[in-house]
Amino acid sequence: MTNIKDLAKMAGVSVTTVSRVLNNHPYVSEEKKNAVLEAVKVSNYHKNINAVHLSTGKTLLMGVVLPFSDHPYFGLLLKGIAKQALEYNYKLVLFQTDYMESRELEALQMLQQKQIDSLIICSRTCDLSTIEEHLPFGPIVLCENIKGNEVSTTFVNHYNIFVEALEYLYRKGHNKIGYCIGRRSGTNSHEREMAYRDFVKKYNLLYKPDYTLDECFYFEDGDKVIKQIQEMDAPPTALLVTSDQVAAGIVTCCKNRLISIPDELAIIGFDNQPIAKMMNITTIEIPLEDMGKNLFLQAVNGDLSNEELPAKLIERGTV
Amino acid sequence: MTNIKDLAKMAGVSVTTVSRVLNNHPYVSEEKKNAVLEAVKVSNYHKNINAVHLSTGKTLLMGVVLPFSDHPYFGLLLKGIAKQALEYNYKLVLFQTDYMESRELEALQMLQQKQIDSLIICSRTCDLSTIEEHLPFGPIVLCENIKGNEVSTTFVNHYNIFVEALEYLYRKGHNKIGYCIGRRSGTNSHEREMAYRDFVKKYNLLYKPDYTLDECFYFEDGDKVIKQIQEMDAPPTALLVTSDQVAAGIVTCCKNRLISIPDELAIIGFDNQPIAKMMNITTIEIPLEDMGKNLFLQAVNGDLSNEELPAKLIERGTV
DNA sequence: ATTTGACATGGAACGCATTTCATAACTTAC
DNA sequence: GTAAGTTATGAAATGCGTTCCATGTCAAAT
Repeated sequence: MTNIKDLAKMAGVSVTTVSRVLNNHPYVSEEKKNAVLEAVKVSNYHKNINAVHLSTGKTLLMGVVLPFSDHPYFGLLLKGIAKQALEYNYKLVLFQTDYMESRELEALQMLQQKQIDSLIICSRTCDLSTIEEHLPFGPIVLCENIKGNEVSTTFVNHYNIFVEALEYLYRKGHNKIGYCIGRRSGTNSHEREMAYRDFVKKYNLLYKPDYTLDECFYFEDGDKVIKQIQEMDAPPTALLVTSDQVAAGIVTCCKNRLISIPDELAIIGFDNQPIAKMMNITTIEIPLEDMGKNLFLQAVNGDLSNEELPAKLIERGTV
Repeated sequence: MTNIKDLAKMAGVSVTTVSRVLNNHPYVSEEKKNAVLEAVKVSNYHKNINAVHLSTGKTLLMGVVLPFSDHPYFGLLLKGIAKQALEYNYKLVLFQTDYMESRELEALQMLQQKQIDSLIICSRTCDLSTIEEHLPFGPIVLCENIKGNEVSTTFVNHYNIFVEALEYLYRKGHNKIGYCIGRRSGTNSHEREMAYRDFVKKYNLLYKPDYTLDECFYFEDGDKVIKQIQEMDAPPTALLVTSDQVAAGIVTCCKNRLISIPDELAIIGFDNQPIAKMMNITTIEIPLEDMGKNLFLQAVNGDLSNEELPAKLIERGTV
């Protein structure tokens, strides 16, 4: 393999000059520049990027930690990140964790070892303190409502949104409202639980633990949800479903079972994904792509900020 | 930042010995080993992985080229790849191309520059010759039916599967059969077109160009398909839909419009994704995860092979 | 005529871990 | 008792590009 030294020899210049040509630095005569470019061509030279990385201490790689890459929520987030990455000439290294802490640690370790310049954590299992420990090694940004002065974050206010959605359902006459989430742990789920409890207290409703349905991630989990609520003595008349995918699954399942929506069961989805529009599902729009973009920008720039993006209710036919 | 030289000084040994300890090489006395480990601990040392990369010429990074990361087809493929990657301690660098050749070239260039050890191309736009040009720089594997002696491939035989599905529909009484694909170019689409043309010829049917519906990728494209076939003079009575997502969208759309399935329109999906099971859609099972695994193995090992995996028809309620 | 700044070029240090080679002590084998 | 192998250790070379610093030329400014 040709290296920069060989090029220098071939072109009859110093390695410094070669480097200058290769990186478009000024102060190189046309003559020598051409000689170098000619040498590059005839030798089919390509930089050993690892040497560049070692030398510069940067890799133009950004890590992205997410539990599932085949989920539309993260798919959209990733899309936003990827768009910005393209513009900044960054590449993404994906860490699909399945919510396993060990995988998250791998990502943090790569940051420590300088294999990635910065890290976006879309959803985490590990402690916040673990993340903070790794901050000296490079920017880490999170996608959750934390306003510390340590880590950068981009998020929507799930507490407020949840309250808004619950109030909306209440105004529509519902007082038995359930909600579906992914996993129980995680900042978002806690926010939602708080919102739900506060809502229940405010209107003096009965708090029913089984109105909280967890492990709802995919379209096909809709089936499970319907089964579960049908087994209840007093099933909810409305569901807040924190993913349009699952909401779509629920709606489909209801159609199959001839459960009338919204009369027998009202549904509010989350994200405003294409499927929600197509199936005319009332949903909370979450600007996932924008969030992705913002996360990326925070990560490249490395400046500390906590940014809240707006979400809004989109009224359609399932409430 | 501490480096290996500092460690050596701290532990009172040579850098070689430090390296040996760090990489679990034999021939180091317990005593010195402990001294080194102690030094690692007190200095919170972490390898500069870029130096390792430069030195070893390997990065334990594998590139994965795919058009969309938010599509279940590629999601499942990626899942299989990721599983194996984990086992082999490889990380994945994702190249989401949106079918843009320039993005594919970026991936090839990273291979050339040694930033990735090998490359899996799940779907491509660029010429085969372009890929072959880059083979000297590292293993490249493809996910399409090519049996050259240059590039490794893992694939299903889309020609055979398509014929099988068409024959199945024919036996069920259909002779006006349409099919939905993603893009028109690409090896898979060509295979399918060949199969379709051969089928039409075999049974002396009329070849109708508008029975081929392209640009069908997502659930929401189902709407478009139904609109298109309803505008035809003699709409097909059966559709082969090369993605369960789209098939699910079509089925949903038909339910909304009270088009009876399979009586008025029969549907065969592809992939056998969870959504197909849930919606009881007849489909062709494609072992996407296994394909992903296989692709990874071919890429790490770098040995040349062309492997066909089996697909099979799963009879459900949409035919 | 002299100082100053722009332009051009190269030597050498730097980033850091791996690995080959050389050396030496100590066993085991015949 | 000597050859052969095992264990232990370190110096130095290797992988390769970037960049600081020094040096030199030439034109413009004073």
